[in-house]
Amino acid sequence: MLTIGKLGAAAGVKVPTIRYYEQIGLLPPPGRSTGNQRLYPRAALDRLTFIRHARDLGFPLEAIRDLLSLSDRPDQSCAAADAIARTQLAAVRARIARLTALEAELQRMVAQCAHGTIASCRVIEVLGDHSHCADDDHARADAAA
Amino acid sequence: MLTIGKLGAAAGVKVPTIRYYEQIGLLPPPGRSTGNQRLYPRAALDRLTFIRHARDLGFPLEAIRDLLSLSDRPDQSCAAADAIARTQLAAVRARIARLTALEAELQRMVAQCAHGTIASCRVIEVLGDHSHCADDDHARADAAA
DNA sequence: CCTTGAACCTATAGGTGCTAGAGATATTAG
DNA sequence: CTAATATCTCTAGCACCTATAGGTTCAAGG
Repeated sequence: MLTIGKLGAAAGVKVPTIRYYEQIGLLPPPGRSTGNQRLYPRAALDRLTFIRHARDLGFPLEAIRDLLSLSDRPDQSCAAADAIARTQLAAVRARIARLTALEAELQRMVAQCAHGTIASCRVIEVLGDHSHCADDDHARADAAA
Repeated sequence: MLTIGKLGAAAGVKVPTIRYYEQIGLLPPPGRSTGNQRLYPRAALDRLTFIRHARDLGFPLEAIRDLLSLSDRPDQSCAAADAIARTQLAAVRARIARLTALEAELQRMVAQCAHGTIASCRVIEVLGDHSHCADDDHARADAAA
């Protein structure tokens, strides 16, 4: 049995985060010691490691919830899990594309800075002028989680 | 003079967002009509456009606050504005690098999916196993805003 | 056995950057 | 004048935690 601190250290997740996951139902409430402290079985480490890894890959908690419920029923088709992963892959690619465009514009901004005064500052100027933007509407800066 | 709706439409910013910016001090409180509705001068459009563009570029509101205060004092060196832009550029590049690594791992996950059952699903399996990860510690999935 | 200090407990509030809703008032078009 | 639209304030909610306060329990050393 693991205390919450050991579990967190083993999985690389902070203690309050574990309690948060329990609160939102991502982790089942574990048993308690006589002194009311959480005691986790080994299996909890697997589950938490799974969650942490998926978070590292950028999966939102709702997707992780789905993946966990899938993995609890191992006889079914993995098509759903595959779809979730593909959705995430598409989201990541969209974010990369958006960020690459931002990178180009930022680079242009700093390249043009002549280190003069604010009155002639390209950085300030470019920010006040949308005319260089490829796509003006929509597409807020990488709003996705 | 512009109503809040016209201002928002002109700058591409939603009305509640404008009120939010006023609330947090990014926009000065404008004058009011006799019926207590906000009335903005032309200059407010420039300022809001500046904010919106900077947000599109991924600048956090705090950085925008700094940039605005810089542009309010046009006699000073633009070194500070340049530094903010450079910091932002570095952050964007770091995020791109991180996301590109995620993309590779996700791609590997879905490529290996044999469309069988959950029991043999690579997606589920990979998520439960950190051994494929290049860098296990720290580096949460692109936590930056 | 007792003390000290770390780790644990609950509960609440804060952070970012908005967005949505309720319920009331103002303006504008027909 | 009326009806539709836009505005007002206020509050709460979203994701995903993180931090703080004030208290209890546990493990080790003397």
